[in-house]
Amino acid sequence: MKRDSRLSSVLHALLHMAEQDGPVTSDILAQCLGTNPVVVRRTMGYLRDAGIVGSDRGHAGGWRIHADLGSVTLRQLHEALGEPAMFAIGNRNEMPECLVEQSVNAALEGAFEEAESLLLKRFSEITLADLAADFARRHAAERSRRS
Amino acid sequence: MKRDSRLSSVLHALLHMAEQDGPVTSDILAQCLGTNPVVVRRTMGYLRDAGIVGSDRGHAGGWRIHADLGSVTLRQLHEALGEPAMFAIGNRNEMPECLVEQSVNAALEGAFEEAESLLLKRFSEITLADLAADFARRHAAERSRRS
DNA sequence: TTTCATGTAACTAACAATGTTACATAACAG
DNA sequence: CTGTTATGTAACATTGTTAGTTACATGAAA
Ligand code: FES
Ligand code: FES
Repeated sequence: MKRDSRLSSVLHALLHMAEQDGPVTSDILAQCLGTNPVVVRRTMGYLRDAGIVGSDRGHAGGWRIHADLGSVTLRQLHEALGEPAMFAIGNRNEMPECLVEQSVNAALEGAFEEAESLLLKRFSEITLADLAADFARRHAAERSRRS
Repeated sequence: MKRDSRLSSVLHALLHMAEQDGPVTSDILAQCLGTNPVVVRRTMGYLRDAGIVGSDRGHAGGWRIHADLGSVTLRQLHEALGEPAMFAIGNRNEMPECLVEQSVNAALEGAFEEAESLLLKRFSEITLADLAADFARRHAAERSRRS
Protein backbone atom coordinates (compact mmCIF):
# COMPACT_ATOMS: atom_id res chain seq x y z
CA MET A 1 0.00 0.00 0.00
CA LYS A 2 1.19 3.43 -0.81
CA ARG A 3 1.09 5.46 2.36
CA ASP A 4 0.65 9.19 2.59
CA SER A 5 3.90 10.53 4.00
CA ARG A 6 3.13 14.22 3.89
CA LEU A 7 2.78 14.59 7.64
CA SER A 8 6.17 12.99 8.09
CA SER A 9 7.55 15.28 5.38
CA VAL A 10 6.29 18.54 6.79
CA LEU A 11 7.50 17.60 10.27
CA HIS A 12 10.95 16.96 8.91
CA ALA A 13 10.87 20.26 7.03
CA LEU A 14 9.57 22.21 10.00
CA LEU A 15 12.25 20.87 12.33
CA HIS A 16 14.83 21.71 9.74
CA MET A 17 13.46 25.24 9.54
CA ALA A 18 13.42 25.54 13.30
CA GLU A 19 17.14 24.84 13.38
CA GLN A 20 17.89 27.54 10.81
CA ASP A 21 17.90 31.21 11.53
CA GLY A 22 16.66 32.64 8.28
CA PRO A 23 14.22 31.33 5.70
CA VAL A 24 14.86 27.99 4.02
CA THR A 25 14.30 27.51 0.31
CA SER A 26 12.28 24.72 -1.26
CA ASP A 27 15.46 23.58 -2.95
CA ILE A 28 17.27 23.04 0.33
CA LEU A 29 14.30 21.25 1.86
CA ALA A 30 13.89 19.10 -1.23
CA GLN A 31 17.53 18.07 -1.10
CA CYS A 32 17.19 17.28 2.57
CA LEU A 33 14.03 15.24 2.07
CA GLY A 34 15.32 13.55 -1.03
CA THR A 35 12.56 14.85 -3.22
CA ASN A 36 11.67 17.59 -5.67
CA PRO A 37 11.29 21.31 -4.79
CA VAL A 38 7.87 21.38 -6.43
CA VAL A 39 6.69 18.64 -4.12
CA VAL A 40 7.94 20.69 -1.20
CA ARG A 41 6.05 23.77 -2.36
CA ARG A 42 2.93 21.77 -2.96
CA THR A 43 2.99 20.17 0.46
CA MET A 44 4.14 23.22 2.41
CA GLY A 45 1.46 25.20 0.61
CA TYR A 46 -1.13 23.54 2.82
CA LEU A 47 0.68 24.79 5.90
CA ARG A 48 0.90 28.26 4.43
CA ASP A 49 -2.85 28.26 3.80
CA ALA A 50 -3.29 27.30 7.44
CA GLY A 51 -1.07 30.18 8.55
CA ILE A 52 1.54 27.90 10.12
CA VAL A 53 4.35 28.95 7.81
CA GLY A 54 4.99 31.80 5.43
CA SER A 55 6.84 31.93 2.13
CA ASP A 56 8.69 34.77 0.46
CA ARG A 57 9.80 35.02 -3.12
CA GLY A 58 12.94 36.43 -4.60
CA HIS A 59 16.33 36.91 -3.08
CA ALA A 60 16.60 35.77 0.52
CA GLY A 61 13.20 34.18 0.10
CA GLY A 62 12.04 30.77 1.24
CA TRP A 63 9.97 29.26 4.02
CA ARG A 64 9.66 30.53 7.58
CA ILE A 65 7.71 29.31 10.57
CA HIS A 66 4.99 31.76 11.52
CA ALA A 67 3.80 30.17 14.72
CA ASP A 68 5.40 29.34 18.03
CA LEU A 69 6.91 25.85 18.08
CA GLY A 70 5.10 25.04 21.29
CA SER A 71 1.74 25.99 19.88
CA VAL A 72 1.73 23.82 16.77
CA THR A 73 0.46 20.29 17.32
CA LEU A 74 0.61 17.29 15.04
CA ARG A 75 -3.14 17.47 14.92
CA GLN A 76 -3.07 20.98 13.51
CA LEU A 77 -0.66 19.83 10.85
CA HIS A 78 -2.86 16.87 10.05
CA GLU A 79 -5.82 19.19 9.69
CA ALA A 80 -3.81 21.64 7.60
CA LEU A 81 -3.06 18.77 5.20
CA GLY A 82 -6.78 18.25 4.71
CA GLU A 83 -7.29 15.49 7.27
CA PRO A 84 -6.36 12.66 4.95
CA ALA A 85 -7.76 9.21 5.64
CA MET A 86 -5.91 7.52 8.49
CA PHE A 87 -6.75 3.92 7.71
CA ALA A 88 -5.75 1.65 4.89
CA ILE A 89 -8.61 -0.72 5.64
CA GLY A 90 -12.19 0.14 4.96
CA ASN A 91 -15.67 -0.97 4.12
CA ARG A 92 -16.62 -2.35 0.78
CA ASN A 93 -19.67 -0.11 0.42
CA GLU A 94 -20.03 2.95 2.61
CA MET A 95 -23.82 3.23 2.33
CA PRO A 96 -25.16 -0.28 1.86
CA GLU A 97 -28.85 -1.10 1.78
CA CYS A 98 -28.19 -4.67 2.77
CA LEU A 99 -28.57 -5.28 6.50
CA VAL A 100 -25.68 -7.73 6.57
CA GLU A 101 -23.30 -5.12 5.25
CA GLN A 102 -24.69 -2.61 7.69
CA SER A 103 -23.82 -4.91 10.58
CA VAL A 104 -20.33 -5.46 9.21
CA ASN A 105 -19.79 -1.76 8.63
CA ALA A 106 -21.04 -0.81 12.06
CA ALA A 107 -18.66 -3.24 13.75
CA LEU A 108 -15.63 -2.10 11.77
CA GLU A 109 -16.46 1.57 11.92
CA GLY A 110 -16.89 1.45 15.66
CA ALA A 111 -13.41 0.07 16.12
CA PHE A 112 -11.85 2.42 13.59
CA GLU A 113 -13.50 5.51 15.02
CA GLU A 114 -12.25 4.62 18.45
CA ALA A 115 -8.73 4.19 17.15
CA GLU A 116 -8.92 7.42 15.17
CA SER A 117 -10.04 9.32 18.25
CA LEU A 118 -7.07 7.98 20.15
CA LEU A 119 -4.72 8.93 17.34
CA LEU A 120 -6.09 12.45 17.11
CA LYS A 121 -5.83 12.79 20.85
CA ARG A 122 -2.17 11.78 20.78
CA PHE A 123 -1.58 14.08 17.83
CA SER A 124 -3.04 17.00 19.73
CA GLU A 125 -0.68 16.32 22.62
CA ILE A 126 2.52 16.52 20.60
CA THR A 127 3.92 19.90 19.58
CA LEU A 128 6.79 20.87 17.34
CA ALA A 129 8.62 21.97 20.48
CA ASP A 130 8.36 18.40 21.80
CA LEU A 131 9.89 17.05 18.63
CA ALA A 132 12.62 19.68 18.69
CA ALA A 133 13.42 18.74 22.29
CA ASP A 134 13.50 15.08 21.38
CA PHE A 135 15.88 15.87 18.56
CA ALA A 136 18.12 17.90 20.87
CA ARG A 137 18.22 14.95 23.27
CA ARG A 138 19.18 12.55 20.50
CA HIS A 139 21.76 15.01 19.27
CA ALA A 140 23.35 15.29 22.70
CA ALA A 141 23.35 11.52 23.10
CA GLU A 142 25.02 11.13 19.73
CA ARG A 143 27.67 13.63 20.71
CA SER A 144 28.47 11.98 23.98
CA ARG A 145 28.54 8.60 22.30
CA ARG A 146 31.16 9.86 19.89
CA SER A 147 33.43 11.42 22.50
CA MET B 1 -5.63 6.03 -1.06
CA LYS B 2 -7.16 2.81 -2.18
CA ARG B 3 -8.36 1.04 0.91
CA ASP B 4 -8.15 -2.69 1.44
CA SER B 5 -11.72 -3.94 1.78
CA ARG B 6 -11.01 -7.64 2.11
CA LEU B 7 -11.86 -7.84 5.78
CA SER B 8 -15.19 -6.22 5.06
CA SER B 9 -15.69 -8.62 2.16
CA VAL B 10 -15.00 -11.82 4.04
CA LEU B 11 -17.22 -10.72 6.89
CA HIS B 12 -20.06 -10.14 4.50
CA ALA B 13 -19.44 -13.50 2.88
CA LEU B 14 -19.19 -15.34 6.19
CA LEU B 15 -22.44 -13.88 7.48
CA HIS B 16 -24.10 -14.83 4.25
CA MET B 17 -22.77 -18.37 4.63
CA ALA B 18 -23.92 -18.49 8.22
CA GLU B 19 -27.47 -17.80 7.09
CA GLN B 20 -27.41 -20.58 4.52
CA ASP B 21 -27.72 -24.23 5.36
CA GLY B 22 -25.53 -25.81 2.73
CA PRO B 23 -22.39 -24.59 1.03
CA VAL B 24 -22.41 -21.32 -0.92
CA THR B 25 -20.69 -21.00 -4.28
CA SER B 26 -18.24 -18.29 -5.23
CA ASP B 27 -20.70 -17.21 -7.89
CA ILE B 28 -23.44 -16.54 -5.38
CA LEU B 29 -21.08 -14.69 -3.07
CA ALA B 30 -19.68 -12.68 -5.95
CA GLN B 31 -23.16 -11.63 -7.02
CA CYS B 32 -23.99 -10.69 -3.48
CA LEU B 33 -20.79 -8.69 -3.02
CA GLY B 34 -21.01 -7.12 -6.42
CA THR B 35 -17.72 -8.53 -7.59
CA ASN B 36 -16.15 -11.37 -9.50
CA PRO B 37 -16.10 -15.04 -8.41
CA VAL B 38 -12.35 -15.19 -8.86
CA VAL B 39 -11.91 -12.35 -6.42
CA VAL B 40 -14.05 -14.28 -3.96
CA ARG B 41 -11.95 -17.42 -4.35
CA ARG B 42 -8.76 -15.46 -3.99
CA THR B 43 -9.88 -13.72 -0.84
CA MET B 44 -11.64 -16.67 0.76
CA GLY B 45 -8.56 -18.75 -0.01
CA TYR B 46 -6.78 -17.00 2.84
CA LEU B 47 -9.48 -18.11 5.23
CA ARG B 48 -9.28 -21.63 3.92
CA ASP B 49 -5.54 -21.66 4.50
CA ALA B 50 -6.25 -20.56 8.07
CA GLY B 51 -8.76 -23.37 8.53
CA ILE B 52 -11.68 -21.02 9.09
CA VAL B 53 -13.63 -22.16 6.04
CA GLY B 54 -13.54 -25.11 3.70
CA SER B 55 -14.26 -25.38 -0.01
CA ASP B 56 -15.59 -28.27 -2.06
CA ARG B 57 -15.51 -28.66 -5.80
CA GLY B 58 -18.04 -30.09 -8.19
CA HIS B 59 -21.76 -30.47 -7.77
CA ALA B 60 -23.11 -29.21 -4.46
CA GLY B 61 -19.72 -27.67 -3.86
CA GLY B 62 -18.90 -24.23 -2.54
CA TRP B 63 -17.78 -22.61 0.68
CA ARG B 64 -18.63 -23.74 4.19
CA ILE B 65 -17.71 -22.39 7.60
CA HIS B 66 -15.48 -24.82 9.48
CA ALA B 67 -15.35 -23.09 12.82
CA ASP B 68 -17.88 -22.09 15.41
CA LEU B 69 -19.26 -18.61 14.85
CA GLY B 70 -18.56 -17.66 18.42
CA SER B 71 -14.93 -18.68 18.20
CA VAL B 72 -13.91 -16.65 15.17
CA THR B 73 -12.81 -13.10 15.95
CA LEU B 74 -12.19 -10.21 13.60
CA ARG B 75 -8.60 -10.38 14.70
CA GLN B 76 -8.27 -13.96 13.50
CA LEU B 77 -9.69 -12.93 10.14
CA HIS B 78 -7.30 -10.00 9.96
CA GLU B 79 -4.44 -12.35 10.67
CA ALA B 80 -5.71 -14.87 8.15
CA LEU B 81 -5.62 -12.12 5.52
CA GLY B 82 -1.94 -11.62 6.23
CA GLU B 83 -2.22 -8.74 8.69
CA PRO B 84 -2.33 -6.03 6.06
CA ALA B 85 -1.17 -2.55 6.99
CA MET B 86 -3.78 -0.73 9.04
CA PHE B 87 -2.72 2.84 8.40
CA ALA B 88 -2.73 4.99 5.30
CA ILE B 89 -0.26 7.43 6.81
CA GLY B 90 3.36 6.59 7.34
CA ASN B 91 6.92 7.71 7.59
CA ARG B 92 8.88 8.98 4.67
CA ASN B 93 11.90 6.77 5.41
CA GLU B 94 11.54 3.83 7.72
CA MET B 95 15.21 3.57 8.67
CA PRO B 96 16.63 7.08 8.51
CA GLU B 97 20.16 7.96 9.56
CA CYS B 98 19.22 11.56 10.12
CA LEU B 99 18.37 12.32 13.75
CA VAL B 100 15.61 14.74 12.79
CA GLU B 101 13.81 12.02 10.91
CA GLN B 102 14.33 9.65 13.78
CA SER B 103 12.58 12.05 16.12
CA VAL B 104 9.71 12.49 13.71
CA ASN B 105 9.37 8.76 13.13
CA ALA B 106 9.47 7.99 16.83
CA ALA B 107 6.68 10.43 17.56
CA LEU B 108 4.45 9.18 14.78
CA GLU B 109 5.17 5.52 15.35
CA GLY B 110 4.40 5.80 19.02
CA ALA B 111 0.95 7.16 18.29
CA PHE B 112 0.27 4.67 15.52
CA GLU B 113 1.36 1.68 17.54
CA GLU B 114 -0.91 2.69 20.35
CA ALA B 115 -3.82 3.04 17.97
CA GLU B 116 -3.04 -0.28 16.32
CA SER B 117 -2.98 -2.04 19.68
CA LEU B 118 -6.38 -0.63 20.46
CA LEU B 119 -7.73 -1.72 17.11
CA LEU B 120 -6.39 -5.25 17.48
CA LYS B 121 -7.84 -5.42 20.97
CA ARG B 122 -11.27 -4.42 19.68
CA PHE B 123 -10.94 -6.86 16.80
CA SER B 124 -10.19 -9.68 19.20
CA GLU B 125 -13.33 -8.87 21.15
CA ILE B 126 -15.74 -9.17 18.23
CA THR B 127 -16.81 -12.59 16.96
CA LEU B 128 -18.83 -13.66 13.97
CA ALA B 129 -21.58 -14.61 16.41
CA ASP B 130 -21.69 -11.00 17.58
CA LEU B 131 -22.13 -9.80 14.03
CA ALA B 132 -24.77 -12.41 13.34
CA ALA B 133 -26.65 -11.32 16.43
CA ASP B 134 -26.39 -7.70 15.39
CA PHE B 135 -27.76 -8.61 11.99
CA ALA B 136 -30.66 -10.52 13.55
CA ARG B 137 -31.45 -7.48 15.65
CA ARG B 138 -31.45 -5.20 12.62
CA HIS B 139 -33.56 -7.71 10.74
CA ALA B 140 -36.16 -7.83 13.47
CA ALA B 141 -36.22 -4.05 13.70
CA GLU B 142 -36.71 -3.81 9.97
CA ARG B 143 -39.60 -6.26 10.13
CA SER B 144 -41.39 -4.46 12.92
CA ARG B 145 -40.86 -1.14 11.15
CA ARG B 146 -42.59 -2.53 8.07
CA SER B 147 -45.58 -3.95 9.86
C1' DT C 1 -18.73 -38.25 -19.84
C1' DT C 2 -20.87 -34.09 -19.05
C1' DT C 3 -21.62 -30.53 -15.91
C1' DC C 4 -20.49 -27.78 -12.09
C1' DA C 5 -17.47 -26.13 -9.03
C1' DT C 6 -12.87 -24.52 -7.18
C1' DG C 7 -7.50 -23.29 -7.95
C1' DT C 8 -4.37 -20.39 -9.96
C1' DA C 9 -1.57 -17.76 -13.15
C1' DA C 10 -1.44 -13.85 -15.94
C1' DC C 11 -3.13 -9.79 -17.54
C1' DT C 12 -6.00 -5.35 -17.32
C1' DA C 13 -8.16 -1.44 -15.20
C1' DA C 14 -8.66 2.09 -11.89
C1' DC C 15 -6.84 5.03 -8.79
C1' DA C 16 -3.87 7.64 -5.62
C1' DA C 17 0.72 9.39 -4.07
C1' DT C 18 4.71 11.16 -5.66
C1' DG C 19 7.84 13.01 -9.06
C1' DT C 20 8.81 16.01 -13.15
C1' DT C 21 8.53 19.66 -16.63
C1' DA C 22 7.26 24.05 -18.00
C1' DC C 23 6.10 28.50 -17.46
C1' DA C 24 4.09 32.54 -14.88
C1' DT C 25 4.89 35.81 -11.12
C1' DA C 26 7.03 38.45 -7.54
C1' DA C 27 11.07 40.45 -4.92
C1' DC C 28 15.35 42.28 -4.86
C1' DA C 29 20.29 43.43 -6.21
C1' DG C 30 22.87 45.80 -9.26
C1' DC D 1 15.37 48.80 -16.01
C1' DT D 2 17.26 44.12 -16.09
C1' DG D 3 18.98 39.83 -14.54
C1' DT D 4 18.78 36.65 -10.81
C1' DT D 5 16.50 34.11 -7.43
C1' DA D 6 12.79 32.48 -5.44
C1' DT D 7 7.77 30.78 -5.07
C1' DG D 8 2.95 29.38 -7.49
C1' DT D 9 0.69 26.37 -10.24
C1' DA D 10 -0.92 23.67 -14.08
C1' DA D 11 -0.12 19.69 -16.69
C1' DC D 12 1.83 15.47 -17.33
C1' DA D 13 4.62 11.10 -16.09
C1' DT D 14 5.86 7.50 -12.92
C1' DT D 15 5.07 4.20 -9.49
C1' DG D 16 2.69 1.09 -6.67
C1' DT D 17 -1.46 -1.11 -4.93
C1' DT D 18 -6.16 -2.98 -5.07
C1' DA D 19 -9.51 -5.01 -7.43
C1' DG D 20 -11.38 -6.98 -11.68
C1' DT D 21 -10.98 -10.13 -15.71
C1' DT D 22 -9.66 -13.90 -18.81
C1' DA D 23 -8.06 -18.35 -19.52
C1' DC D 24 -7.24 -22.78 -18.46
C1' DA D 25 -6.30 -26.75 -15.26
C1' DT D 26 -8.34 -29.87 -11.81
C1' DG D 27 -11.52 -32.42 -9.17
C1' DA D 28 -16.28 -34.20 -7.78
C1' DA D 29 -20.72 -35.69 -8.65
C1' DA D 30 -24.84 -36.46 -11.56
S1 FES E 1 17.33 17.29 8.94
FE1 FES E 1 17.00 17.34 6.87
S2 FES E 1 18.01 15.57 6.23
FE2 FES E 1 18.14 15.41 8.35
S1 FES F 1 -26.16 -10.45 2.48
FE1 FES F 1 -25.17 -10.58 0.65
S2 FES F 1 -25.92 -8.89 -0.41
FE2 FES F 1 -26.69 -8.59 1.57
